[in-house]
Amino acid sequence: MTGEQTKKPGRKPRIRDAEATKARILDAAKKEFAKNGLGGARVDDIAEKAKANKRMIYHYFESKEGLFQTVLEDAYLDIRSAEQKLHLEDLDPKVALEKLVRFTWEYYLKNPEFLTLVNSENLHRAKHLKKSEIIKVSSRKLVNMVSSILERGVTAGIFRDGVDPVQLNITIAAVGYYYLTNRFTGTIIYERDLMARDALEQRIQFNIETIMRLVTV
Amino acid sequence: MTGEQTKKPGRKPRIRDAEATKARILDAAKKEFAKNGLGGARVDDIAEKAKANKRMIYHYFESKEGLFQTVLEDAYLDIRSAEQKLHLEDLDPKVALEKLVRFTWEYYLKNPEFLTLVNSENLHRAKHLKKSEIIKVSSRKLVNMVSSILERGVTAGIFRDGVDPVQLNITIAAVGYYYLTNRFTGTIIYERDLMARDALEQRIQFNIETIMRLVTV
DNA sequence: CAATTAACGCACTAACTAGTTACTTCTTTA
DNA sequence: TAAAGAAGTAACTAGTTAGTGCGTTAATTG
Repeated sequence: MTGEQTKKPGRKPRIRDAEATKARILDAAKKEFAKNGLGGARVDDIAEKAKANKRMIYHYFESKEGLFQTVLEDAYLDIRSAEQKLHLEDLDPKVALEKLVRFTWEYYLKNPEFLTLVNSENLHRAKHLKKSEIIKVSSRKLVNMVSSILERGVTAGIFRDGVDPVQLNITIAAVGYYYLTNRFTGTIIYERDLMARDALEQRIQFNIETIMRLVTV
Repeated sequence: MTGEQTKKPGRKPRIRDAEATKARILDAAKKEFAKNGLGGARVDDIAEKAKANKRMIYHYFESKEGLFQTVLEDAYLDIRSAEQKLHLEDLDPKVALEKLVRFTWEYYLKNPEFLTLVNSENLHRAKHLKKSEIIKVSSRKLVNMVSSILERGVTAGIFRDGVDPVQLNITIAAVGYYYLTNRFTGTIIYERDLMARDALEQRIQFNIETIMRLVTV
């Protein structure tokens, strides 16, 4: 009987595509890690969702943690690259700052996995991000961008002097991040549907107000 | 041989104390859940750290999730009770608000488990907190407190009108919470030790400035 | 087209994990 | 002080889980 049925019948001849498989795994992993955290995520589930064999995960990413690290790096690179595409350096300082606040909010809103991935990484004391050099480089660009907006605003006489760009950056992230990452407990604590259409609209307006008042003379 | 050695020798006669055992379990669980999240926490580890038998956990708390729920409730009740003890209603509105901002910051700083527990609960879409009625009641008091500070400030002509107390509350939490819960990734992203003594001092000052500018006329 | 390489898949394992069974030991109270 | 009840323990189970060994099949290249 050996060698008789080389091609098992009734199974489609698989098309081989390493890049596509890798991409499917990464996509499934992102969702699974975001939903359950690093510890709660199941490698078998990721493989199934990716329509890939579990063996492939270990082939491409070495380990569950290796996979997590790649997912996390990709997530950071994505937001950093989207920020760069805003071209804030070409805009009026006030307009640029408001645009950044709005962008940050909308990015978190559209990519809630980013929030949970970052939370998960902090639970693990950033051990995966520590290894990544490219993340530092791209983050530096963001701080420089905010720094330059602030400087131009000061020169134009509309922003006050002495605002630390890093603190400002952190605060821009904070006012959106906290609201959205804690939307489930928040909805209970504040007895208000934080994700309702008008609640979201009210929040982004409030955040813009917060940041503008912070930097204005 | 039966009944011959009723008391096994060489073992201390255990002192029985249900409340103390329960408390030790809760304390160990809080640390374990905070460190590893609900999914990553190990019931065996909690039992060991609590110097209790695992069976006791199931005796007192029914399940791992039951234990988590109690830990979480206790954590919320603790911060809400500490807030009430500030007696902000007796203070000048500006002083009261600054005191609340400072308190919130210091509470997070001294109780980092609170942050991870809340993060973990949000990963699970607040399914445990949902069941708790007492949390809603105590949260309402906090919102009312901030609400009353705002009102008194408006009457005194020092705060502007129309600031939503819930949004303000969220923002007070946000500016501290985000910084501290993301201190590990933050230290990498911003290439600065966010937990250094002067960095912490700088941050709380920045946060006070942010909140004050937000409410001031 | 043969040989090599790379993608893919099956079935397994060793360690772990939440929860339980069946018991012993201490404390309280009628 | 006997009996009941509550606190505490050890050993176990049934199901998971990350990770692998090894064989198969498709694509590539000399």
